[in-house]
Amino acid sequence: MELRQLRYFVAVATERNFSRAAEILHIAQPPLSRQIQQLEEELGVNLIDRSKRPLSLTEAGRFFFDQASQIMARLEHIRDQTQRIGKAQRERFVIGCVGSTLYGGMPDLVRRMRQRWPDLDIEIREMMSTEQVTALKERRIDLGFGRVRFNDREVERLTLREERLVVAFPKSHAKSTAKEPIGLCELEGESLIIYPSTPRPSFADETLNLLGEINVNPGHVEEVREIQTALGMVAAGAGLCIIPAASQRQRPDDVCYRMIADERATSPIIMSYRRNEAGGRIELIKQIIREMYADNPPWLQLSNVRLDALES
Amino acid sequence: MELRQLRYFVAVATERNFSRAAEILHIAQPPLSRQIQQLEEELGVNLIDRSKRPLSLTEAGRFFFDQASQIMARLEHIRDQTQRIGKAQRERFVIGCVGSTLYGGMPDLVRRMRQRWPDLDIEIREMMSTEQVTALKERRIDLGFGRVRFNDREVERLTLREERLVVAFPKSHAKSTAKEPIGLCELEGESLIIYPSTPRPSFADETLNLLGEINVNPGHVEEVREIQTALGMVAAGAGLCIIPAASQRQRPDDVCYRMIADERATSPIIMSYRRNEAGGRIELIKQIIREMYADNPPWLQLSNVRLDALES
DNA sequence: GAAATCTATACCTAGGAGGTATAATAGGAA
DNA sequence: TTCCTATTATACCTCCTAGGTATAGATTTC
Repeated sequence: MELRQLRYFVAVATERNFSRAAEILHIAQPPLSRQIQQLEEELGVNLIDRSKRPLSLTEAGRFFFDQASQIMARLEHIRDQTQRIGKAQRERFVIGCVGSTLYGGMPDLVRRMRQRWPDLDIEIREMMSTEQVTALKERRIDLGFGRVRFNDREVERLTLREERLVVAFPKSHAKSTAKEPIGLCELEGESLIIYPSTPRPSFADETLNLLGEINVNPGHVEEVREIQTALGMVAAGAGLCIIPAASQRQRPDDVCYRMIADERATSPIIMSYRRNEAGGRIELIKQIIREMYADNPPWLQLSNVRLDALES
Repeated sequence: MELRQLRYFVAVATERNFSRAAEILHIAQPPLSRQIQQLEEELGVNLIDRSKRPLSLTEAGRFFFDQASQIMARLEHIRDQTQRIGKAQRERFVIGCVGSTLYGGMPDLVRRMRQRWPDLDIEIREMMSTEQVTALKERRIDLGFGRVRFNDREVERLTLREERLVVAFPKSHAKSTAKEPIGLCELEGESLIIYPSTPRPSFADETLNLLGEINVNPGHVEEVREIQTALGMVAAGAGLCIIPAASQRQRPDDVCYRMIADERATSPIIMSYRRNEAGGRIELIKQIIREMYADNPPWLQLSNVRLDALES
């Protein structure tokens, strides 16, 4: 698959006419036909229905067209951005984090970092905990905030706090109205929705481990890709879902939340970074986080803080 | 820019060594060097700092590496998906919608559509109102739900309802505690945050028009890309923001909402589709929407319904 | 400072992208 | 149907350029 083929296919799909597309691309029509043929051959799928005029796209072609257009627009953007960064020569600092931290301390941390280092371009990129390890090693990010423990020689990790977990109930559920914390054993036999489905290991596995350790068997278990989908399914009555406490700010209208009684039912917030990193900005960031925790912000309410980890 | 160059650059960036990368790519080292040089030349930016070993990436290179890796992974995914769709030969129906409709009737509509047409693959794609027009014409989507009125010969549009607007206040704001609706004139001189910044025209312009028509001048006006950012800035005390009523389910903890008193302060929900579309699924979808509105669901509470539009 | 390791330059070869001419096919008019 | 037009596919040729080899130049290490 070559970019040229994407470019050509988008032109043909837009024009629904090989000859006109060839004109626009400033090439002759036969090479254009051949490139499209090669693309279809490589994919093993017909993208264009040539049996009648004007041409139409097959379902696969329609999908490919949509995606190819997006890719091309994105590449255009990447080129511009790269040039801009190359010219500006400003230092960049990229933070990778799981979505739930955006409901916690992330926004404030970034705000404080921007204040401290006005000349630093700080970027946030949402990614799963496991992705953060490779992203750190490949230097795509400089700092990660995740929820899954892992070990890697090149990456140092630090548990900042343990966040309490809550159960999400559909409004219609019998147990949804009670206000007091719920025992994990009450989940026996309930349909459960877990996330994310990929990549493993993930928070989905932590959820299953949590129940497995105390021998509670949920009924039907369904895996979905992300928390939004999971809560949507809870709202639709498809089952219950266990999430970190801070995430219960989502969908307050159609989902009820109850804290889990067991104090050990927690999920950690883990900060990770490259070992032996030059520059030493990491130590200063730890200092900033210590200050933040000392202010006792609202998102910290439902956590067992482990500030000791920062005292190194 | 060619895909080959991205592939090569990712290999070099990962290995931090041209010779080893060349081995992995099964090519000789000199052609690899040349391809990277050409890439850098086209971008007009140095991506790799060659002045010392082991090689390191420049800031621009680091950014490009990150993006290029993502593009390649995405292309892989697109190839698989295209093949899967090509083999399955199932019909697809793609809906484009602005984010706020996901807090309204969209989820239920899709649920009902899946029920009605079990063999149809229904997909949802978030996109701005203006993007929907070109996406419809290029057949990337089959149905759009947006908020901005536009005219296009090939696209038919239908206003489903007019949703009331609310003002988002930071918790600290003097006017945030009152429960009764607020008059638009009270916004005189207040800092305002509007969204989305691109593409124009958008809800951001509607907001400004609304105030302009009654001669109310906000103080400082800031444009941000999306509603999440806008509400984040409201929470941080940077100003007020006008949003559709259904979106006030977001961030209930750190943002206060007050309905706007003026009954004409509304934003429409507009359904759009290709004129003269064969298949006639659109008429059946209108029927489904009529049924949904008849059930008077919670997200409909704050709207002036215009069911008459559906009676055609 | 010499050896080792690695990248850049010079030059050559061949695979394939693009061009031209033309055959095959679809769609419309009589 | 049959002819005519518009459009795409096939055959074949040319030439650009990606990739190969040899080697010079640069950087690191001992």
